[in-house]
Amino acid sequence: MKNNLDNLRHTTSHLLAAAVLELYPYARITLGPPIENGFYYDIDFGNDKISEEDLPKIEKKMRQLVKNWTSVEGKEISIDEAKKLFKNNQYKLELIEEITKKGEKITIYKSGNFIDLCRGGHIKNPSQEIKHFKLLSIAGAYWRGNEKNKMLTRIYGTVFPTKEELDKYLWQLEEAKKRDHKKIGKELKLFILPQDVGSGLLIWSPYGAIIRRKIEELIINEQTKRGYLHVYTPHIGKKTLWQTSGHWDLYRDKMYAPMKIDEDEYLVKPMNCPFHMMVYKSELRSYKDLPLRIAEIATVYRYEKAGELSGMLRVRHITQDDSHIFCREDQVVDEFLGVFDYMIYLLNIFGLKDYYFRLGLRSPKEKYLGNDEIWIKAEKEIVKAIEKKGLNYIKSEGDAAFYGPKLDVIIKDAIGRQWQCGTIQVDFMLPERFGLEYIDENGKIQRPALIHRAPLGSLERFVAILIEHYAGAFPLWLSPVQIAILPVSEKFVDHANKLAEIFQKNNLRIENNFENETLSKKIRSATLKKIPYLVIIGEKEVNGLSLEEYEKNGLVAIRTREGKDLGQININQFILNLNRQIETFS
RNA sequence: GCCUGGAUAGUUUAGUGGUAAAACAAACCCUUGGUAAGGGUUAGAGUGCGGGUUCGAUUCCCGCUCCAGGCUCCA
Repeated sequence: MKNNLDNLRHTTSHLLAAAVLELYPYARITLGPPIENGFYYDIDFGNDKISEEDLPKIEKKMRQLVKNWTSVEGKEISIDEAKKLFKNNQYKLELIEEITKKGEKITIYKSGNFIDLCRGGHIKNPSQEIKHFKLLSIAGAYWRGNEKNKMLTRIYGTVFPTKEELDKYLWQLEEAKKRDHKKIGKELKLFILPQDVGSGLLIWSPYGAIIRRKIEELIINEQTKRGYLHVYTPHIGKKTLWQTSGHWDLYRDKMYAPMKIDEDEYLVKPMNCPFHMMVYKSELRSYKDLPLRIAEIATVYRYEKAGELSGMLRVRHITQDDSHIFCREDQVVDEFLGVFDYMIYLLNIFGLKDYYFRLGLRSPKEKYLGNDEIWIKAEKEIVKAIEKKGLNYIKSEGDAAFYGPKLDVIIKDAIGRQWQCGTIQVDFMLPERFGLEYIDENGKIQRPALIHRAPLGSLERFVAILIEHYAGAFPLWLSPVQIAILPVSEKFVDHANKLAEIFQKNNLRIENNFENETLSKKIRSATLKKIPYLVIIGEKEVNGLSLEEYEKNGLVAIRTREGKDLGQININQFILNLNRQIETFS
């Protein structure tokens, strides 16, 4: 089934290329594969500029051409024939060279008057099958994805067997845009990215800051239960720290330029590791101290490429839920699994389901640091743990860091883009570079192993994912405002104020809406702000009670942001219910 | 960084080579209303920044800044 869809998309990409060649005879077509939600074709238009305004024209040509595409015929040809056929297209010639080198056969596929170098995988009768397609967007793409190569024009499109499926997909795209964290972030006043501050630098607005603080509290509480020790470290430090760690040599182009202070060069910290190494080194460590788990919610600064910045998902300051676990080699596996369990625990709290793990394994060819036995055991135990929980994962051979295996969590955003969030990395290198030691039970000096881990990754990215995941309707414990108090008329303002006082005494976050507006309007406004509970107070609730009497035994009428009328309930009972809900993160 | 597109009141948008229009939000007034928009009044931008063309530019041109999507899916 999936193959049929891929074939349909693949053939449609040929049709796109054919239409482009009709309209722009001098264009050079390159590659056009099917992809997850459609297809694309990369084309060199020479000096012609193509924009989205040209898409309808190309689409129209495609509809014309497809009428004569009654078949897709493939055949094998010789290298010489191929070179002759594509003599004007240096990209195809390059591909022919590559195919020849690999010793594979060269095949071409023909429909109507269009012939393309192609490995195959097509539908039988395009004129019948290609009906419901749409060109979606234009983008730049480097030839072979390498920025040293020429920038080609990529045209994205999609195609489905039926109109219903196409319409549904386009509708989903529209729906996804409504969940965009940039849009919701602005509407709900969660964060800002002021131009005056600088590219990729965001400010958490008061409401966004509440969400972040609640997550930070969760992290600190949970980590404390799990034996982590929390520290605070500076935002800048001597450059030599990162020279020692090796980061300077590898990632200096991602670091903010050094600044000279007195006689030394300092960096804005791009990672916390060296500071936590200092904590370890500040005392003589015994095997009894291990594992030592040093943790910090800390912001690091990285100079990401300007074109890659994207709202809150990719910024230039990253607040990590970071920790470095120093342990004996024989504790590595248990510690790794402990972190893994904690990571799953957190993801479950947020109800995230659409994620998978990417396990970076060693490739047999490369050389790695550390003890082989530990490596292999760690890899095996992790796979066992993931499979036991029935979670999705991919093994990615050769993707291990040279200093140890790693496990990343990949989560999708509203429009299906994948983002790396949490990570666990085993490291046999830094302890050596920083000369970390401990005294074992025999009084001998030993080197500890190290695990770097950030279960959520960065709070900026994670909260962006959450905004899209909840579409702004955060669960009660995270909601910036938990209760909107809506008096039916100004006559009930005193009682509404009393209510506000009661809720605040109980640590509930409220908004007291005394606007001179109708109740309906206030309900609408609170609902749009995605406030979980709307508390309505009027004659029926006040019922002639004095403020004191009302506090003791009053009623409130509750409506949810989903529009459900929950009727009247005693104030104290309501607070009890809310607290129960908050405790269970629901 | 590179490709394409974009930047107009707090927000979302309209618009024109002759010094900007609307909705929502805001403030005030009337209304005192029971589960998704009651009515009215007022204020609010000189059109991202810099330069050029022009009698005149928000509109055309150039540069810059910032934003969005893309630059991994292999003939």
